[in-house]
Amino acid sequence: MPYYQNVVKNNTSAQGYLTLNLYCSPMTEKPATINIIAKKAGVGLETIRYYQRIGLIEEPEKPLSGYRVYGEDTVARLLFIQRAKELGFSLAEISSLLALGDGSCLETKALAIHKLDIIKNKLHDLQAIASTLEKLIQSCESNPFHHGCPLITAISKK
Amino acid sequence: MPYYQNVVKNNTSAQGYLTLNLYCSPMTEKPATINIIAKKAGVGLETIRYYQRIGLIEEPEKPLSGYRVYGEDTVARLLFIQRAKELGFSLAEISSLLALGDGSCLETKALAIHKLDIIKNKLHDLQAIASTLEKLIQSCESNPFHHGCPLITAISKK
DNA sequence: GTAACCCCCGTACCTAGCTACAGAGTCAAG
DNA sequence: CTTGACTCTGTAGCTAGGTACGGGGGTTAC
Repeated sequence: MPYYQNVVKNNTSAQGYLTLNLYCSPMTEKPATINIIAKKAGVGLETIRYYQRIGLIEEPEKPLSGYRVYGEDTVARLLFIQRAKELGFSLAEISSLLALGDGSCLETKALAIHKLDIIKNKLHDLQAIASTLEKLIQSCESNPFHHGCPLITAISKK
Repeated sequence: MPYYQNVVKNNTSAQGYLTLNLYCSPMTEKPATINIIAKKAGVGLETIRYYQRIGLIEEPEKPLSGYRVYGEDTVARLLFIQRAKELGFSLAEISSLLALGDGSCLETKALAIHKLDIIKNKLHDLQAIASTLEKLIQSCESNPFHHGCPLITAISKK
């Protein structure tokens, strides 16, 4: 018996096979094995195993003699990890960012404020680079033979 | 004979010993050896040598049987590299960013536009994380026992 | 002039973050 | 029930980006 793949469009949740359970459903349309979620998230499956080893993502229970099944939440988490990495966060930092969302607010509020501070600094620097690049591009348009545009000064001063 | 250190305040340029040459002077108050600029830039001197080896920063000419002398521009470049690294750029990417400022605009305009695009994406993601963190902190304030705040959804969707 | 630094060059080593592979087990289509 | 694609576990190897070190020499303070 085949799974009813793609029957429920734009929805990753389905309890049993065809139940429309948009919110809080722990099941996916089709038992998603590691390779399937790896492709969905655009990472290698060895990477997923690595993240499990270091505790960045949870390893689902292994059914006695069978393959592990993953939920959509794992895909979302993997996507988050990729984007956060591109923003210069280490896996350890990403782990603590994710813990902010998982844990009790009371115990992590101070940490969240601290993280926000770091992120605002990054935002500031990125904006400075972006506006310098914009000026650079504009000055190229007005004077295509211009030579030597200072990018460094945009963010190098503390 | 000692160098007139700190005689010229807030100014890193001095041609000869006491000449006030605020702009475009290639000399520093005191011959800045590798260790001095390493400290100024807050990096290890081994790091500077490494950057020289991979061509990220230029190695000054070695005076016959003497120590290399570095300019303030090297410090600025090093600071830029540090900040850009924190923003998730690899050394190769930083190298090409810096080349944008060094090279002819004509030949690098397209590259600049491309980089700007990448940076704007990063900006977007960072802003999403920042605003989610802000909401997280606010909801903690209104309900300190709240549990489980979704950070992932902020940026995980393409 | 000599002890205490500092620089140079080369090479070896280290951590983070994957990536590959071997060997054995599992699943499902035909 | 066989075959081929997939999974599991464990371990080894790889790249980027440094970091440490050792031997040889230069420089400076005393």
